[in-house]
Formats: sequence, C-alpha cells, structure tokens
Amino acid sequence: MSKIDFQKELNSEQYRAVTAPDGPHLILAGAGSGKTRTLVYRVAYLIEQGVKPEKILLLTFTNKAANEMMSRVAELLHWQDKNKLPIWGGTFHSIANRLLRFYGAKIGIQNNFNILDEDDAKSLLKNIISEFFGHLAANRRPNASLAKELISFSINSRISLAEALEIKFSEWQNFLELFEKVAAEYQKRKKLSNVLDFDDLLLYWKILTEDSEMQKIFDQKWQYVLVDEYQDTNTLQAEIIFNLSKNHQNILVVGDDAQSIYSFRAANIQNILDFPKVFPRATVYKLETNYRSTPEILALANEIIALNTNQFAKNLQAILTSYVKPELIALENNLREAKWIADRIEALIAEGVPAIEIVVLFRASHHSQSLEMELNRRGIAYQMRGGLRFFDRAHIKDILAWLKVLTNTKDEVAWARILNLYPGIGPATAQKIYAQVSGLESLENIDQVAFNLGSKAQTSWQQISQVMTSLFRQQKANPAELIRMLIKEYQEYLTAQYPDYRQRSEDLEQLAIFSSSYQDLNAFLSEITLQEKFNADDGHDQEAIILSTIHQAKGLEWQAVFLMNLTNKSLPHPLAVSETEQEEERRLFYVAVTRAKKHLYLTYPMSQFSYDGYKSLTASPFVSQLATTFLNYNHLARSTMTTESDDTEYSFEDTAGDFWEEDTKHPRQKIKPGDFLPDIEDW
DNA sequence: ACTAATGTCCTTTTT
DNA sequence: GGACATTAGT
Repeated sequence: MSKIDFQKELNSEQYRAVTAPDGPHLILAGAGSGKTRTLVYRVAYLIEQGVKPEKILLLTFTNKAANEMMSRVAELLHWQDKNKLPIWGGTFHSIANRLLRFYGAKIGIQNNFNILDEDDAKSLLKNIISEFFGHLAANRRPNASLAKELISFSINSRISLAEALEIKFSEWQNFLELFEKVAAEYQKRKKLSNVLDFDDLLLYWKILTEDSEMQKIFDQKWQYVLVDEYQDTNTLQAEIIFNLSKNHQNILVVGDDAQSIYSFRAANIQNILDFPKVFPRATVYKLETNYRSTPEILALANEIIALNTNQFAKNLQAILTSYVKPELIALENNLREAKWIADRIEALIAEGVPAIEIVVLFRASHHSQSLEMELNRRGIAYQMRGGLRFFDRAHIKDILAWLKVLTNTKDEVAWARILNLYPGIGPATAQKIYAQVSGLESLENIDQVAFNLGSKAQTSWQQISQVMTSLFRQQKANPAELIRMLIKEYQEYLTAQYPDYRQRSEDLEQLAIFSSSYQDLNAFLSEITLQEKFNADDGHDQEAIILSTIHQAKGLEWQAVFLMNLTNKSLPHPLAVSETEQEEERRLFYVAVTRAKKHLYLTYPMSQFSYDGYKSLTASPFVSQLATTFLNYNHLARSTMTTESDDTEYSFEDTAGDFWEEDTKHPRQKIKPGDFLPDIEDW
C-alpha cells in the first residue's frame, strides 16, 4: 500500500486535525474550507494507522455524502473495490435502520418492521386526531402536520410534550391533554402496525445504547466515530453520539455554526457549541481558509453573516483572486426574472461553463415554477432537487403499499392506502377489512376471508385478495417482478385517475428498474424511504443545469450560482418571525451565497402575479441591509406599466434609490446598460 | 356508506 | 392552485 503524503496534500490547519491523536475532537470548518477533504483524509489516516475500516462509524447528513466520502477514501488508499470499503457510513436514520433490523428484538422490535415516512405518519395521525378532537368542527382541529411536528420536536429535543407545545404551538396549550392522548395512541398504533417512523429509528437506537450488553457490543463494533454537519444534529442524536463514544472517547465532529439551517427538524446549535463541555478533553481545530470562492463572493458572505449576533467569531480568508463582483439584479416581475436567468445561463454555457456547474437556488421548491417553464420553452435541460421526492409521489406509494403489506401484514397505513384505491371501499369499509386481515398470521389464505359488504365493495375485495394471494405466492421473486405484476393491476386506476398517466407509467417503470438491483424486499423498502433523493439520471446528465432548494444545496459547490426570488416575501420566509428564526434564515442566505465559486447572481422580481392577484415586491431585507460595496446593483425596469405583451419597449434605468435604503457611506456603483445584461430587444 | 360537486383555507425547509 | 372539508345525491 502506497503511503499518503499528508503534509503535502493538506494545509497546516487540516493537517493538524487529520493527524490528531485519539480522543475527542471538534473541527470548526468554515464554508469551502476543505471540510470534506479533512474528513476523508482523517478516515484514510486512521486506516493507515492500522484501524480496521469496519471499526469506523461515519455519520453524514445524507447517504450520498457518506458514499462519496467512502469512495474518496477508497481511492486515496488504492482500495481495489470502491464499493466494498467496509466502513459503516450513512445517515443516523439509515444506520439505525440497519442496527434495529439486527438487534431490535432485544427491545421488542420485529425485524420486518416497515418505515413510516412523513406522509404515512400524517395520515395515521389524521385518523387519530379525528377520534380525539371529534368534538371540534373539522376545521377547528389541529391538523396532522402540526401534531406530527409537535411530537417529533418533543422526541428529537428530548423534552416533554408540554414543553414542546409551549415552545412551538403555544396557542394550543389548552389542548395539552388531548395532544398527549393523541401521541400515546399514535405510539400504540405504530406498535400494532409493526412500523417505525423516522423519530422511532433514532429513539430506539438511543434506547439500544442504554442496554448494558449492547453498550459493550457497540464499544467493540466502532472504535472511532466521526460526525459530519454536526451543527445540524439534534439533542437525541447528540445523546446517541455520546453513548457510542463515552467509553473510548474517539469522537470527531465537524461543523460550522454559521451553516445551521435545520432547527425546524429540532437541530440544536447548542450541540456544537457545548461539545467541549460534554467532552472536556476535546481539542478544537479551526479551518478558516476558503478554497472555494472568489474574494468578492466571500466578502459578501462575510458581510451577510456578520449581521447575525448569535455565533462563533470567525475569520474566513480567501486565497483566490478575481475582479468580478457578485451582481444583484432587480427584474420587473417573476417572468422577466426567469427570462433573465435563462439568458444568463445560455451565455455562461456559451462561454464554456459546463451545465452541471450551474445551479439556480431558491427558498421554497415552488419558487422554481416560472423558471422551469422558461427552461422548458428554450429546451435547456435541468435536474430538479428538493420538493417532492420521487418515492413520495402518489402513484409510486400506491405500488409500494402492496409490497409493504407483503413484508408486514399488520401495516395499517399501507392497507388503508391499497383499500381506498378500489371502488366501493371508503374509510369505514377499509377499517372493517383491516381489523380482520391484520390478525392473520400470513397472507396465504387471504382470499378465503369473507366480509359482509356492499356489492361494489365485495367485488373490489375479491380483486384485492386475489392480487394479494398471487403476490404471496411469488414473494420470493425479485422486487422488480413483483412491481411489474402490480403495475398491470394498477394501470386501469392510473389511467382513469390521472391525466398525466403516461408520465406516471414511466415513473413506475423507473421504479421497477431501480428495484431490480435489490433481492431483499425489506432492504429495498427501507432504503428508498431513507434515501434523501432519487433521480433516475442523477449525476449522469452532464448537460443539465441544477435547480435546487437552498437546503438541498448544503455541502455542495458550483462555478455559477443564481439565487432567485430574493424578495421581502420569501427571504426570510414570512413564517419565520422570531429573532432566532430570522437569524436562521440569514444563515440560509449565507449558505446559498457560499456555494458559488466564481459567478454569483442575486435576482428578485419587483412584482408577481399569482392566484391571489398582483403583488408588489421589494428586495429581501437581508439584501437591502447590505452595504452595496460588494455588489453590482442593477435595476431593470419597464419605462411604462402596461399589460403583458412582448412587443412593449423596455428601458434600463438605475432607479435603485426607490428600492434601496439610502446608504451615503457606500455609494452605489453605476453600471452601464449592456455591460452584462442580455439583449433587451430579444425580449 | 361511498362519490362527485362545491366551498374554504393555507401557502417552508426534510431524515 | 391545490388540499381538504362539507354537502347533496346515489
């Protein structure tokens, strides 16, 4: 095995962290400071020091990140087979899933449990809420999302439901007892259904670590624990980490408090701040050299984050040089914003920037709508990240529900989903059927089960039970074969139900293809629920630009970044009202800006048409608070207000003062029309 | 008890 | 513009 020259391949900050001796370590890594590189080299270093790869646990924010890191480590070490580096790597949830399938029996969990995703959890909760809040008119009851958020927050933050209610939804405080009943019933129904939700995966892992016998097993299993994106872990996860490493103390965490953007998922910034208290022997390292962005981009980023009060002091330095400032462009409305971005994208591609190196970022997934239309119109290929996951789409879930029942006969949510697809069966009938079939030991003779049903429902049930029986007989087949069988059954419903059934049919075929790499149905089902994203052509399509939510862009970088729809109505999000929430929104802005290597464009529309009428917009306060020193400001407006028509004439004018908080200390730079703007005639 | 038609409310980020 | 509740009809 050839040795790695750590000293040569790392800077001194990174080198110290990578070659640190055993013991607890905290690495505070600024944006673009080679955080991933440091982690990768640390793992390689440990292995070179003789640590067996299977003794290393690498917890990352996405499974993709873990896979990428592991293959980079394999490459560094000249490992023959990239896929076989036997490090334990993945998200907290996916590792928990693997453990609980194996050790769950110790704490009463059957190894064929199904995983409830967010949607499934909500539909179960919805039923429970209508039972306990039945005395309230339906539109006065708390909705399922609220209840789910409440319960999740209390579990992940390790606080009581009462405290969680006070913090998150104080307006519901009078209903505490009802919420407690709902939470208890939810727990009970999950148990009866033999399902775990995302929170349960963590919670039961935590409970496993408290078992003294398991404690020994875990201490043996992993001698080194590494955690990436530590600023976005929650209290429950921090406790798991603590239990896993309190005996050997070989815990290394990496993070950046300035990039903490998941508090809505109970991420607790205090975890990273308190790490040295929890592990008193901890050494702290700081990575403060930014290798990613031009000094202009970094200056802007530093200026943005400096406006937050609650943070570690940082001094992020650039090493690259450049003379190009990021640009801020105001467009008349969202359609023109989309056109401007599309023009600029075409120009960048013409200049030789690879499409895959271009990203458009936005706060909420639906913000991309007008841009998507424009890109489609021009035939510019794009990949969408964020928003609805492939596996969350209704038709995909309909097919998967059958497979879930096949692996776990008791899954209430999956049964309800299947039953409600058929004519004559509504909620009441579905309940009745579930009550019977959930008691069955096996699906083998399910077609013998008879009910007293209406004639439509009767026919439907016969159909369902026949499909179930044939599924059961084929259950050893490859998941792909089962899925193709179900697609045939589902086709009629699909065609009748959805105008875009052709697209959806293709999705289902994609699902079948994807599943063919799995032999084990349980593994297939849990992995797709825990996989952050699935994109059929993810990574293959070099010709496509990327559209992404800011959250999904975390940890990534591109040559050119567009940050669109930076309006007063979208950043900060109007629902983020408290000071801490506002600061998190500003960190989101910071994360977005620091994704850019070379080109950065901030755009916002000054007006928007939508279903609730015409809205006049201004720049995001986060933008207008900035001194303009680091930005080129351009205000592209129409000279006269008229209705939509493409032959209207436009003029460029610098009327920034109308929208800008006057800042006499930092006079704005004048930009000549045409300096970099698209040809207005073409509009 | 189910279904289709009509009315009303909300509108974020995701393992 | 879409999810969800209510209402009226089968």
